[in-house]
Amino acid sequence: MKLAPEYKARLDVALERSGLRATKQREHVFSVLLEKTDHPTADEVYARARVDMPTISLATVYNCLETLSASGLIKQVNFEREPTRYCPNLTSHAHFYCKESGDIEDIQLPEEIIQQLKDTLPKSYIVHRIDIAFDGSCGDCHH
Amino acid sequence: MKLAPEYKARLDVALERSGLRATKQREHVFSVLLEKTDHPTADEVYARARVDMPTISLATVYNCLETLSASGLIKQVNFEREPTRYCPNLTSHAHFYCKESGDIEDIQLPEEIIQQLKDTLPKSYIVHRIDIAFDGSCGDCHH
DNA sequence: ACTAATAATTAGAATTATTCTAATTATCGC
DNA sequence: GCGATAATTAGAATAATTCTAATTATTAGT
Repeated sequence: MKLAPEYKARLDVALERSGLRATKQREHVFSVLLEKTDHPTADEVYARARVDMPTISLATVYNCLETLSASGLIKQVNFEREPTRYCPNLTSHAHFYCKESGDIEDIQLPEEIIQQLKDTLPKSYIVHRIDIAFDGSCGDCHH
Repeated sequence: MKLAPEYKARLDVALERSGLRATKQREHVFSVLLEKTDHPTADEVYARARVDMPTISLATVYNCLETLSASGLIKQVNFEREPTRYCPNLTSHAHFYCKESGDIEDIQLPEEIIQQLKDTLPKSYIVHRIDIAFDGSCGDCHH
C-alpha cells in the first residue's frame, strides 16, 4: 500500500498548510482510506492499517483520522448512533445507507439541489456543512 | 404538565397500534417533549421529567424515548457524535445546528426538494428516511 | 373487583466508541 | 547530528447508551 505520488503531494500540502508533520502513520492511514473507499470505521481502519504496519496503535489511528479530517483530506460520516466512518471523497455528495446489506454508497448531488437547500434558510445564516443521509434498501437487497 | 387531550389520544392510538401499554411514564416523557421543543437529549429529558415525577429512572426515560420513536410519535435527531436529541415535530424538516449558540432549529422543507433528492437515487432504491442537517452559525450569533 | 399472565419500570452493572494521560519516540530546521 | 517540538503509544478514563434481573404495574378474563 504505497501512496500514489499525487496523493502523497496532496497530503504533504494539506499537512503543511495546517502546520502538521507528515508522518509514516498519517501517510499509511490515508493510503488505507484510498485503497478501499467503503467508509470504514476507525476499528476497521485500524485492522487494515495493521496488516502493513503492525505496530500502529488504535489511538494513533484515531489521531490520524482526526488530523486528516481537520486538514480537509477526508470527511467523517455519521449514521445515527453508529461509529463514525471515514471517506476520502471530497466532492458534494450524500450517503445512502442500506440497512440490509450494511453497504454505504456515495450519491453525487447536483450543485443546484445544494443551493436550493441553502435557500430554505434565513439569508443571514452561514452554513459550514450540510449532511444528507438516506436510509433504506438498495436495488440488490429488496426482492 | 398535563397532556392535552388531542395528544393523549394520539399517544394512546399510536401505542395501541404498536401493541404497547399506555403508562404514566410514557405519557409524562411525551408531555416533556411537547412542552419545550428545543431538541433535548435523554439526560435533559430525564432532568425535566424528574421535576414532576421524581421516581422516574434514566433507563425508563431511554425506554420511553425508544418506544415513542418506534411508535412514530417523535423523531430522533443526531449531530455527528453528540448525544441523540428528540423532537416531536413529525413534518418533513431539516435541522440547523448553530455551533456557536448550541441552538437547534427546525427548517421546513418543501416537498419538491425532498423529491428532487430522492430522484438522485437509482430508481430501484427504497428510501425509509432522509436526514438533512446543516451546521453553521445563525443570524443571532455571527456579528 | 380479583387473579394470573404479561409487560414495564427500576437500579445498577456492562458495553462501546472515543478521548485523555503521561511516557517514549520521531521529525524538522539548524 | 542536535535540540526543540510534535507525534505515537499503551492503557486508563469517560460518556452515552444498553443490558440484566428483580420488582411493580397493567390488562384481560373470571
